[in-house]
Amino acid sequence: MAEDTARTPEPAADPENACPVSPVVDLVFSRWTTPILWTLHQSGRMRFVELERRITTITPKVLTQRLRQLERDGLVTRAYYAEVPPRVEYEITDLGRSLAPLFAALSEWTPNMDKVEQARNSYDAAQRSRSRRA
Amino acid sequence: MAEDTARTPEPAADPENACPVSPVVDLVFSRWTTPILWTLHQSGRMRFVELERRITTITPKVLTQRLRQLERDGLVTRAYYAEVPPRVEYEITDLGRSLAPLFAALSEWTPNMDKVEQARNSYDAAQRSRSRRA
DNA sequence: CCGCATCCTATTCGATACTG
DNA sequence: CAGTATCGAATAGGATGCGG
Repeated sequence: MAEDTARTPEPAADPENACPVSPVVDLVFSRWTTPILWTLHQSGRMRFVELERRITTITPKVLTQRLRQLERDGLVTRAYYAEVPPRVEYEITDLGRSLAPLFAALSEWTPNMDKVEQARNSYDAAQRSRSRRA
Repeated sequence: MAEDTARTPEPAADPENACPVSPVVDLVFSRWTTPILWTLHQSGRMRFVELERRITTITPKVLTQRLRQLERDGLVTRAYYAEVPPRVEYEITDLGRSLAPLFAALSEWTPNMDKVEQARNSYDAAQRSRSRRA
């Protein structure tokens, strides 16, 4: 049996009690899924190597894992062509495309990262001066 | 020194090349941050124990870690009152509140979890029949 | 080309016990 | 009450090598 299945982590329905959107978060924002969905959403149908090239730092193993998971969750489809050499193409599904408003909201918030950066600098500066006093 | 700092993981700016929203994802959707922000957003200013009670399965250690991180990122504020017993209150900032549209988009997508559930069942069923054939 | 298997490491998380 | 310190367990992720 494989080391990892295609299953999403399933945090035992834990944080759900305080936060009804946690299942969606686990689905869409577990590690690497966002870049994958984003790329397939922007650039359309694409083969394995192409995805690998675009998401430069991902390893093939992890890319396979995430793609299987996304396939199981119905967010992408996998098409296998038994040619030589073999070809596999991935494409985002309608369900995956329905995440577009979510991604748009995400995009619209990115300018605020500047403020986050400022907040971090302030916080770190305050921490440093506190260390000196201690 | 503490085991963990308040810093966000910083995935070496990795998936960013293929996906400009990755920094925001790391900020808002790292583990436990969504339930915390959600709770503070819904129910307002709140003390430590109260948060602990609402997010039932989180441990105080991890809750502290995440709150420090969110404070550093400028998404929540921490107010300490040197009384006996001591009191600490956390509150979401304006920057944190500006995430509201994002959370709304998330909420609106939750009905689609049914389709995800169906997709998983189909996938698992197909897997099982494939196993039998092998 | 695609991707699975195996081994191994690093990070993270939880459990527990203890302070101001 | 609001944390911190320390330890141990689980898990994700990387490296490498092989197979269809």
